[in-house]
Amino acid sequence: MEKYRKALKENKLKATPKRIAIIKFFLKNKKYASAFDVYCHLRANFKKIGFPTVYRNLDNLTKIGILTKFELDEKNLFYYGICAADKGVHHHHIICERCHKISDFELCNFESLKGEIEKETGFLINHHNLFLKGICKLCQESMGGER
Amino acid sequence: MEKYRKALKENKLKATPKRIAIIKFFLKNKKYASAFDVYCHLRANFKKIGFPTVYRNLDNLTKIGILTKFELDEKNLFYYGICAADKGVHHHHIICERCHKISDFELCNFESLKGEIEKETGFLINHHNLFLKGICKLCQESMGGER
DNA sequence: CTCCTAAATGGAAATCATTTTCATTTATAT
DNA sequence: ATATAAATGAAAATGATTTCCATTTAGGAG
Repeated sequence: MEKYRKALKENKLKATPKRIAIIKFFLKNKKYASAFDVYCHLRANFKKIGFPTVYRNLDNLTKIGILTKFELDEKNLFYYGICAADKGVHHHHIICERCHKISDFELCNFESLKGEIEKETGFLINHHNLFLKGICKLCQESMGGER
Repeated sequence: MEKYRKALKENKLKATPKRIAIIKFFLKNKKYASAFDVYCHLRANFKKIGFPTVYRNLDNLTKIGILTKFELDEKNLFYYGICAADKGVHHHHIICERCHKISDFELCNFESLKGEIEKETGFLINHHNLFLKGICKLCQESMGGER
């Protein structure tokens, strides 16, 4: 948690109770959640809580690299998850389609592909994003052989 | 164009003038566009045109693999682009950040990474998506050495 | 510890892309 | 030419997200 307080301070964001609660919420279950999910969680712990606060904070935390934001199913709904990787470290995310856990991994061989793709497409590549979906270890185990 | 008419028929979608116009619109400029962009284009060519028709058709065409849908800037706005690859062929997309051209490429070495990531994360990977942004050949040329 | 100020917050209303509903029109198989 | 399932448009609904603004609060300075 200290790590996050520090990150907030470095980015001139106050460590408000709600911000801390949001971070803890994600840290605790490691699952991705929608703004509405977060709102519901906070509503259970604070007398007052408004949607603007939820959205603003999710955005703030995403901007400073504590959370990651992504869109699923092309359903016009965004999800957020805790970003385990340290800020600035190149990494990608993988989500569990069953329990919605979100994990980071740094393994990425894109650089070795980059040149070839640039040759094939004629593009000069500036950014790449690899997004994975699968089944996490725990879910694999709990599912046993079935599926 | 015949190719697209055939694809429509195979998917039990009628070759309505507006559908054809949408496909032609994307084929012509090869750039990605929002539903609103498409709406504006159609409005210039048809007396009557409604948003529902635009959205429904963009979705239909995406479903049968003629278009590809994606989200940019996490701004809650979706874009569509023509998908050059044949349906079923594994491929990814790259967009030009300058002119918004969208291209396909089949080069993908993900399989060679898959095992390693599965070992590192414990996940069983079901889907992967590689999304690239860069500058296309024409824009590179038109920009000259600058930038 | 108290003050001060910029930052954060909540409620209400606004925004705005997208979707639903439903009556009318149209593409196309027969 | 016709029958019919599919497509369409207008209007209204939806629903996630954002704006506005008055009030509250975190946290550094003194």
